[in-house]
Amino acid sequence: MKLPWALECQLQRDAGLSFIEYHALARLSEDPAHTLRMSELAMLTNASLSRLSHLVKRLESRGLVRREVDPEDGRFTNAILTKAGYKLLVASAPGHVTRVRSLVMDEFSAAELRQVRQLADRLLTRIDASD
Amino acid sequence: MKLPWALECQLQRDAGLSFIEYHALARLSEDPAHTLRMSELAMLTNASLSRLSHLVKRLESRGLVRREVDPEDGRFTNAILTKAGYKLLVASAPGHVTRVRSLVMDEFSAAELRQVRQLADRLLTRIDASD
DNA sequence: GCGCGTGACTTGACAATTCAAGTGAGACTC
DNA sequence: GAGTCTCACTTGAATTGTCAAGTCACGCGC
Repeated sequence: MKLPWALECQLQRDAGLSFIEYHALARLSEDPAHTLRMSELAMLTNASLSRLSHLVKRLESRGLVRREVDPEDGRFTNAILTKAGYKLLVASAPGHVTRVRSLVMDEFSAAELRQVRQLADRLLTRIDASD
Repeated sequence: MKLPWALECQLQRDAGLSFIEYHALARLSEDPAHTLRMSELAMLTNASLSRLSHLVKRLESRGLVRREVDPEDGRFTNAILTKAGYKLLVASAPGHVTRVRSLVMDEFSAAELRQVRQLADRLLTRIDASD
């Protein structure tokens, strides 16, 4: 409960972004076209479609993202990272990464990190299987 | 991110309580007098005082908790678990415990659980130290 | 015993989230 | 080709959380 909160604080203070906003931008930036379907982005950020819709609307009003109906199939909506959104992400990523390092990576050895990851993966698998 | 959410769902569905509401009731029930200061309860539930104040007001309006000014010192407010609150907690605890077991405890061996705990403690210590 | 500061809440306005309906595009059926 | 289904969102209202003031009780110095 405390780790996400600690990261929230850092991001809010230094970049004016919430954790989920940051990750939405980050996920978009990882796509070659800086573009993802709303539903896919919702999956990737663990958000409901409704939550993402509101969130993207806010990001859009701040000029960080824009939306376009998929020209191939009018049922889909694409969220697209704008230049400004990309710039903000690039500007705020180092601070965020530093914070993650200092809170998590630096505490554990490489072997311990592998352990953490393995344990967490098992937990995640179990949770996902339990719906 | 997913574990708290999975627990939320179970509690909301089976007991009509959010995770934090459940834990507030649980913490109160652990005290011999079923009573805690607002500030102490806020600490124990990792909530801000403001959040707890709103939350307890809602619980109070549902008759699960009541508030009394500390007779010893008028600056403190005590939150007190009511009979109804205790009954609800007792009724919903087994389902919650079962869920926690099936998602977490059952996945890991005793030795692994000790490891998880040790790793998590180190993480928590580091986070708490970083304010 | 009168101000003054501090600490423990409480409150109200605002922002974010959820929930339940609504919309609208394509697929499928006949 | 008209009707129906499903899926991918979108929207609006109600709930919940946060932030910035406010309130109110006690302790302390003078």
